[in-house]
Amino acid sequence: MRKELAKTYEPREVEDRTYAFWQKGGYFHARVNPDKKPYTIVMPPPNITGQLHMGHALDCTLQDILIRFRRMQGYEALWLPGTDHAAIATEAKIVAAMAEEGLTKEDLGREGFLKRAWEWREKYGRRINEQLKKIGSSCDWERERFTMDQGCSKAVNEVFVRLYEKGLIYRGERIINWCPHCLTSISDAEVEYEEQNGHFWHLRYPLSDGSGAVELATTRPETLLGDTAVAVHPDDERYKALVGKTVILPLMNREIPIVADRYVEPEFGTGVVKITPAHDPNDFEVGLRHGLPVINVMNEDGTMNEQGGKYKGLDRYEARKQVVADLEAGGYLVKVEEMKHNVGACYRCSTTVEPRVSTQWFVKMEPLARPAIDVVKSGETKFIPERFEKIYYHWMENIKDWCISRQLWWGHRIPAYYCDACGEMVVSAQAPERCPKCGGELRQDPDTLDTWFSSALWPFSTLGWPDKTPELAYFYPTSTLVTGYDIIFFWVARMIFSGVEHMGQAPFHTVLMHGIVRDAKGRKMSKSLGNGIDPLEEIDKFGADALRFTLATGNSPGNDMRYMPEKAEASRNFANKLWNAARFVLMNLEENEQPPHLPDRLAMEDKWILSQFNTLVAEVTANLEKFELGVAVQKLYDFIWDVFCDWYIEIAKVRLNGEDACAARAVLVYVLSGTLQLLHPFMPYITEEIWQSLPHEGESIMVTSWPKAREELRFVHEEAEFERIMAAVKAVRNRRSEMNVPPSRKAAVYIATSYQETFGAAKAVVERLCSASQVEIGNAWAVDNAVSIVTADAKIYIPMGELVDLQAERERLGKELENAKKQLLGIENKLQNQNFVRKAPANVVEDQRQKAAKLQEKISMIEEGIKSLG
RNA sequence: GGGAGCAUAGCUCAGCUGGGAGAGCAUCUGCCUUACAAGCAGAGGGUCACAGGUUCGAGCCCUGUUGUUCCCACCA
Repeated sequence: MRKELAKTYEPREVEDRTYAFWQKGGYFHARVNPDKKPYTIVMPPPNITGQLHMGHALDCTLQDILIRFRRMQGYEALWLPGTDHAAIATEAKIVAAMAEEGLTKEDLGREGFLKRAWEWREKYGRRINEQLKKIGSSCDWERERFTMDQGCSKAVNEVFVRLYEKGLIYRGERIINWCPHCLTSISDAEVEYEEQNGHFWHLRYPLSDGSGAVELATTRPETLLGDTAVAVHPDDERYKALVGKTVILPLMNREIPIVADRYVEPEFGTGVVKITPAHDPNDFEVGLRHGLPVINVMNEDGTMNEQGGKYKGLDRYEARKQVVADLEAGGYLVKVEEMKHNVGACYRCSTTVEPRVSTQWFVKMEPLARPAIDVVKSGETKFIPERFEKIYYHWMENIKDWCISRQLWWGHRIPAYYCDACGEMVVSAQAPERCPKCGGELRQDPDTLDTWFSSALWPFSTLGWPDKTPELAYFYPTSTLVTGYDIIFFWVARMIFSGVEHMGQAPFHTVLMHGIVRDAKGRKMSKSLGNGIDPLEEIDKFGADALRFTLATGNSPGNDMRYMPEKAEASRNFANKLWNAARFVLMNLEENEQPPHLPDRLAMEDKWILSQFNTLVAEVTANLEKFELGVAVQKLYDFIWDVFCDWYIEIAKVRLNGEDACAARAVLVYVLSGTLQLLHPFMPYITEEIWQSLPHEGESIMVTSWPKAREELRFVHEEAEFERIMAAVKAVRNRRSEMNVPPSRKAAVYIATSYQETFGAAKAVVERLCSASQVEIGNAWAVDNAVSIVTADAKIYIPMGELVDLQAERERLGKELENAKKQLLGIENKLQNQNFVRKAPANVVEDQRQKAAKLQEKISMIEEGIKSLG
């Protein structure tokens, strides 16, 4: 028994119930099925730091559209969900939460801290899942994963050990980026550079032999405390004689050498550079080349240490002030310049990073990058849009080793074990009992891995790797990765080289990139600005379908978009429009209406809409296959609103009272059902709700098979014929509107046309759509006091009695005549152009000829009309 | 310093492989026409940033210019 639909669509009443229905039906679950082709998407795992934002909503919407589409197309569609432990971000949040209680990490100890972290994970992980469900995500919850679950952790250890044994992971003392706030190393990719106004302090370092001084400049004077040399360019004539001499380091009274190194740009500044190997990456390299000592003057938190002499204990910026003051007092400060320079900041907490020498673990990138470049070059993996491939290549080709160790507790602990007794180091997936060399106690490396180390394995660790599971064999490589361009380096690139290295195949065929969702003013949504819009609030206001529709519409791959509530409102209106169209169809169905079988005898307008729908099927399918989701959804919108509702339903109102109401009903249901199917990936809830109330076969719209374009439903002729009717109707409406004639005021319509059969067949339709009291069709009419309207196929008269202003009518027709002549002239010019006729494709030329003929006809009709006005 | 994107109606944006530009919102006019006023029927509004070029034909391809956003590099 079908139920009545409410007058307006109420998403809140439908959504949760429908989602539960789907889950109960098990439609989201994908299994290894040799009879079907797999289509796989692994969800970019949201961080468990908090809640989903608009960017996630976009990401999920796009993925769900693709998954639902492919599922209906007959693929075994797996959308694998999960969450990311987000090491540094989550740890920072937990530490902050603890601080509110007056607790520190040390108070709790490692174990106590991890206990809290897991509790956090439980709480927020669940919340994120709830949010994903609200959006309508049809992911396979039975396969949900977490980057730190047992399986993923096993994969992490396995990868670490394999890379280590291949020599692709090593431990060493290097200069790395250090965040003095998060108290951990971070990778190059995690540093964000920002231009800041700073100072350029020019200093004088006296020569030890008292023969003078060298002038140099620095933006970070406090690092002077760790200087171990001064460098000049070897070919710099100004300083050649000084190389090999020494200078006295101001404030520290340390004698340091002047070295020659090609790193120095003679043109920049004074051509002399202070060298601080412990606190600058370039200086570190210089130091290596010249065997300079490395003096670390800072603590982990950015305060000066005992090497900093009297500045010990001062924060780096406080120390800077003091150092400058002391330099000035000592006569070492020559001048201070204003300078703009780029300062690196931690991408999580925005604290200015400090380059710092320390012992860390690294992945040797060059051997991994090369094959990862190849899989994109060969087309095994494609980026959409393509331009992101260039960005990818550039990064991969200039890649430096990846610092993967973090001085954090929340994350995968590095599987390296040290023997304090003999100094042995063991790297092993399973913790060894004792030192294999001396039998001594082993101590595991206290550090954890970069959070991206585990996410890099996501496409295969989630499918069971390193075990050879049937899932892995069936679903890997995955089909499409949907993600934002902002994490190409962090994630996409790393997944690619990991997949190639460990699986021998790139992890996905296609990378569909989307942009950032910005606010109405085009600003990035952020906490600090307070301009974030919560997708759940929008769902509450407009419904999940409306939100999804908004995010899918007008969004093209790789481009940012703005979110405006007005857009969601328009989407909500669209949902309601569809809802009401369905109500109309339903109220006209028979009690026991069966799923439609299109009758053999179809009216012109039936064939017209069926043919239009057929084209829609073909185009939407093609667009979805080409990842043109925004284009596809726009076409659906246009068809439903402008074609189905505005025309066919209006036509049906006439037909449903007639003898062939049965055919009209069949067409209504056929087209509506099919359209619902096409729209389902975009608006899953409302389409399901309506589909259930229509005559249907099957349990759920989401497991019906995707409509196919059918050759027998292509009616090119009828489409063209009905276009004539539409043009006439539009012209009449236009005229009536111009004259402010309300629909309630009916008037007769006389149509003179050579397409009498066509117009005759649509007589009742024309009558209704034109608010006509009667419609007469013939070869020619002589109607007094009538407004005349000319289309390409017909000349129409509407007797309007007193409403007709002859003078105005003449003027209007004159204008129209002029217009038509102008158009005709343009086309004729073109047709007289021999180059055009010769070189343009035949169909284009023919098209123009036909247009010219039509215009010719129209012109003579208008002229006739003017004549008849006297 | 290198690279990329964007520049289309008042606003926000579509426009697929080149054949005389579209949508939503906003504005204006007239309508409660029994699916829908979250609606219906109409209207106005665009030298598609600028200058060249290729082509029979350019919003679309090429070159340059301007504006704007972003990414990478990081000469202290």
